[in-house]
Amino acid sequence: MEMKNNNLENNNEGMCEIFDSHEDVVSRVKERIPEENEFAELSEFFKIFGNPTRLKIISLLSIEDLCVCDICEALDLNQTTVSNQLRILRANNIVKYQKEGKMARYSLTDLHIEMIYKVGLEHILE
Amino acid sequence: MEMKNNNLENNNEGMCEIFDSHEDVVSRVKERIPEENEFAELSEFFKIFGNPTRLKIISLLSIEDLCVCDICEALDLNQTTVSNQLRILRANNIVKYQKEGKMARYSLTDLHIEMIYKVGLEHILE
DNA sequence: TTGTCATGTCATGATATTGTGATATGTTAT
DNA sequence: ATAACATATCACAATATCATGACATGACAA
Repeated sequence: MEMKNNNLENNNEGMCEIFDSHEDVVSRVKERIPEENEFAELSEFFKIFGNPTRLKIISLLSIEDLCVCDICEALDLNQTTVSNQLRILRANNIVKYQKEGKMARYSLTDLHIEMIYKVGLEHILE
Repeated sequence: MEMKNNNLENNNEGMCEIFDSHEDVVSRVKERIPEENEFAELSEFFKIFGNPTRLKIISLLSIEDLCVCDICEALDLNQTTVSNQLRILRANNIVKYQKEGKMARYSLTDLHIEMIYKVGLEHILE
């Protein structure tokens, strides 16, 4: 089956000697990581950045606030696609909007979003 | 290709008056966003952060370098799962590793990774 | 009211991703 | 060589995600 950690005590001298003993390392790092549900929430958040259409929208909105029709035009995408992605972005607290007559003017929620986008871009460009 | 803004010219006075005319806004932002292939690459990169298992691994490695078996144990995951996710993380330049005997010691590629992880965590916790 | 425009929601088929069992590779000790 | 161990790869079923067509809503003008 899989490796049962209870018998690690017998043979840990032979394993990963570059580190401390397994139990030490494992228990040390385990108590320093976030809770299960925070990882779930965080992965949902990052998932949003994992789609080129949404990234393009984020990129546009990092330049200036825009209404839906301008986003469609700038990206050459149909309205349904943009509207759906905006709904996802809204639901995940990545963009906010302001109704102005029949228009909706979208903008990024806060600077975290722009920061993450820009650090990511920097990373892939180096 | 060049947008069908031809019929926008007729009626743009009624639209988005809060902004400049549509053509102006659209052409202005269009020339300031990255190329198509960069969005593709960037979304692939961010996709990696969109999975709780991979985030947990990133979280662990932001504390200290670890071998595969310690990651399995700390996260209570089977070895195949961890190994698969490490392969994806490697392929996307998010972790690197060093073979030491039969062990593989993994670490984060650079500070961008830690930065993105931490800004994201900050964002969801506020 | 009727029509038109800007936007939002729902349903769906195509495609991608996930975790995992089975299996393979490579290392070290005996 | 054989065994035990650490890690990697392959294949696949379950699940999730994507773009889009069809339809709904809500604003404004005639």
